[in-house]
Amino acid sequence: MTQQWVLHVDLDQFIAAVEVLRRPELAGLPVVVGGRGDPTERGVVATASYEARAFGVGSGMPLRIAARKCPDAVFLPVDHEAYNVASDEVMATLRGLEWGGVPVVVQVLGWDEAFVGAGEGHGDLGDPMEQAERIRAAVLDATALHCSVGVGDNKLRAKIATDFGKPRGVWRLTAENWFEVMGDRPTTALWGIGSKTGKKLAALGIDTVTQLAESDARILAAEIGPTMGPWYHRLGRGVDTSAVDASPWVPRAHGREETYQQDLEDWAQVAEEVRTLTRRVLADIDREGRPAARVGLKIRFKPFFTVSRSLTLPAPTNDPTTLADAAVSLLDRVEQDRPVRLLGVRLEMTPPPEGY
DNA sequence: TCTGGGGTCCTAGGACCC
DNA sequence: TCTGGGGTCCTAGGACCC
Repeated sequence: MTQQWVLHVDLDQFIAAVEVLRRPELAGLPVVVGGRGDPTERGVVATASYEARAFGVGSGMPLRIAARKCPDAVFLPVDHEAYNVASDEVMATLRGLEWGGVPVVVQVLGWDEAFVGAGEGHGDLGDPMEQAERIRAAVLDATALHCSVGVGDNKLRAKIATDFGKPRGVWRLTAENWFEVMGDRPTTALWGIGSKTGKKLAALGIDTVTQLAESDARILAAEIGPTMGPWYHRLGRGVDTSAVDASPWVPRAHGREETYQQDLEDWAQVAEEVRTLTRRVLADIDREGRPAARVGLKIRFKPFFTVSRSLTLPAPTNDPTTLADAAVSLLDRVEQDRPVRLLGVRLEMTPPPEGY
């Protein structure tokens, strides 16, 4: 059987790069994109250019902290539409590629990421590192955007490999060099293990990828769960049997969240904001053409504390009044004794019809 | 002057039914 | 004196990712 290869393509500092493309005078400057582009407001960094990262600015950081670390940075608002357009160009470029003489299979992961696999009935694939370089050249040629490519013998290894290739590079991670590269790294270096699970594993005496791989899967299942335990054990060994799947993504839910510049103290106003957010989510739901089956509410209080409430509707609907009333009714299940800092409304949609 | 906004998936526990 | 057992649905919350 021929070796199966998976490539993972990840655009370098995608959002910042798109902004620099349309404002060439920003090239080489520290650029921070986030919120409404005003670093005195509540909001966080979506992407920082490499020049800004050198000052310690990173994704997820509050804009105010970023401004403190890099006062001379250029702060820009998030422009979803521009990133959608650029992303579509990148993905179209990838879909137009061939590998082994047949069109590739592309699985989009987000604005700036995709897996690329060999198509059905492919011939001789040749060197995957050369294919990775062809991808980098094709994306740069079509969009003027740089990317990095991970080469792996499965999706998990390809995905992890990409970070080692950044920026503007290619890296290969397979069963052969898995433990050499990953073995001594912390479990949180794995895709799917964050800080909480890392701590849970550490409490079981598992700190490194090798230790996770050599752990007892039955103990993990008993301690962490029948699904997640064995899955983490597979992560430790770099095992992933899932296929690159090009089928179109069908959203399960849509939501809107808003962080208020001033905390909301008046609960009549909170109810009004819930109605406004519900209307905004409905615009997305209507585009999907499927009714909502569940309604959820997320509230972040000040100080930092989050509650969520949800309900299943008696019958799926996309009637604006019914959905807004349902969302507001969830407020009755919340203790209304503190100021609200963030509100979120989420509508879960009915499953797509068979054969979608 | 802390901590976005869009999602996905999993789990635990209670209600309810047969 | 002893309170089954299996299954599904619902809700709240946790964890993770980009």
